[in-house]
Amino acid sequence: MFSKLCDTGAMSASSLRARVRSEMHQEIKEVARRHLAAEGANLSLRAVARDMGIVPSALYRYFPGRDALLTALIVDAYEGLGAAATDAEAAVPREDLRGRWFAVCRAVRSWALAHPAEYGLIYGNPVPGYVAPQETVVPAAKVVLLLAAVGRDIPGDALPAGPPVPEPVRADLRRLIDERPGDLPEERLDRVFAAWTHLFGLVSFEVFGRLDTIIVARAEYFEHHVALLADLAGLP
Amino acid sequence: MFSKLCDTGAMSASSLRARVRSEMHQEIKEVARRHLAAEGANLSLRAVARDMGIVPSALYRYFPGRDALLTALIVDAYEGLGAAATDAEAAVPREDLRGRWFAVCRAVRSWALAHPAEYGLIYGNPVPGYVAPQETVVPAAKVVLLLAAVGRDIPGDALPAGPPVPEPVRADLRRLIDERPGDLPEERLDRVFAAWTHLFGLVSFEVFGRLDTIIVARAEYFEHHVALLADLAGLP
DNA sequence: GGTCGTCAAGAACACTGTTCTCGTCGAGTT
DNA sequence: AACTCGACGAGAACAGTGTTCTTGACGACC
Repeated sequence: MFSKLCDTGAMSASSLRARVRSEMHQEIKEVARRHLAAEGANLSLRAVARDMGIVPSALYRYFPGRDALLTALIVDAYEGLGAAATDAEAAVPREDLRGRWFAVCRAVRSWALAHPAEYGLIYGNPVPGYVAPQETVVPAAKVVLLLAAVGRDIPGDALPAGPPVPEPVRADLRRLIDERPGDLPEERLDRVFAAWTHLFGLVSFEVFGRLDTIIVARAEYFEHHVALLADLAGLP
Repeated sequence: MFSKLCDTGAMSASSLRARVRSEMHQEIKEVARRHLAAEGANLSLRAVARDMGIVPSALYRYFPGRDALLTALIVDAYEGLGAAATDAEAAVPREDLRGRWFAVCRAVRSWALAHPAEYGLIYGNPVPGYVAPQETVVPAAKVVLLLAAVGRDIPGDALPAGPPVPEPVRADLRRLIDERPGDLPEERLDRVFAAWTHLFGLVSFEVFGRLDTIIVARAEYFEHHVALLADLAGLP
């Protein structure tokens, strides 16, 4: 029988089992995260098992294989980044549009700098045979949705001048707008996408060390370019 | 004695040896590139050796180890990308600034889409223990230097309005301008950097599959955003 | 109390990067 | 022309990896 379905009589014992199992899951991921931060993307199951004082094959009771563990870490990373951005944005008064915009961008940068290995896992090289499972697409879209939400709250249709959006791109944007309940104009969504791309370009360059020898005032550099993007997206 | 120092008498034989050795180098890298494209970042020396019909230890006659082979591939990738951008830009009349700008950006995208694994090698996750050797910094800077060269050729100091560049960032930009002979204004170099960041954000998103389900008109999307950036950088 | 599922251990397999030794063969020197 | 020395490739070996299978043991349920 499935222990999840057992009734309330022996529920406490069964849920204790489930709880210790869940804690084991968490501990494995925790140790794996430490190894990821120390060693980079090539995570060793045996090393994780060694750190936990168990034998490698014991890990297979909790994860079907290395890829599954990596997937779990990837999902956690997306959710961590999404949560950081969501919390930061939620702490700003709704009418302070520029404040919300900056809060999202700063949260992404801070989280990425605090968790470089996990950031690399989700925004770096896609791993070889790995295909993103369905459960990653929702958390992965969180940041751009937050930016789009700020863009939607901007009153009016005013935007800084720029080249017209070509029709095929317009069609893509229209489709995306129709899929979601939001109703922001296509031109503004286009600018939000530009900001989204630029934001992660900025963060990736910094996290991956590409600014190391050319920009030392990284925080100011980031703030300034986020301001540039906010203007481009039509924020007041 | 060092065969490189032998005089012209036996030079032909010696250079023949050197030539076959260099060809071996090239062939190893070629096979490794194929494996990289097929398998992703985890390159197997033994698989490369198997494909070449030699024993794994024989590879160590040509490369001190796996990291050295990877480094060689990275250097080649930087140089390939840089050469593609340079050639494309050189084919445009000097006075067609916008044409040169677009040529660089399109070349980067084309090269990246044609060599996704190598692009991932240089613009994705930095590999774990690997530190970029000195020989990579010059080819790595090629693209941004090309963009800066176009920016320098723009007559006048006119730029679309935007937030002021903060002083610490200004200092970084001033230092970079002083190091190189170019003399473009700091504000413009700042916009060039914005375009550089956005360009690679755009290309990385596309190559790494992040646009897969949201934008189908990728070429038009790219062109449009490059135009947006060209405007922002002050191109006429 | 008996039965069954879960857990950890251990051994095993195939694979990896790397090092070492050992013949072989060709070019340079005397 | 004989000798020497270097480069070359093969092969074995070592340590490490992901993964699978089997074997006991222990706790929860009928």
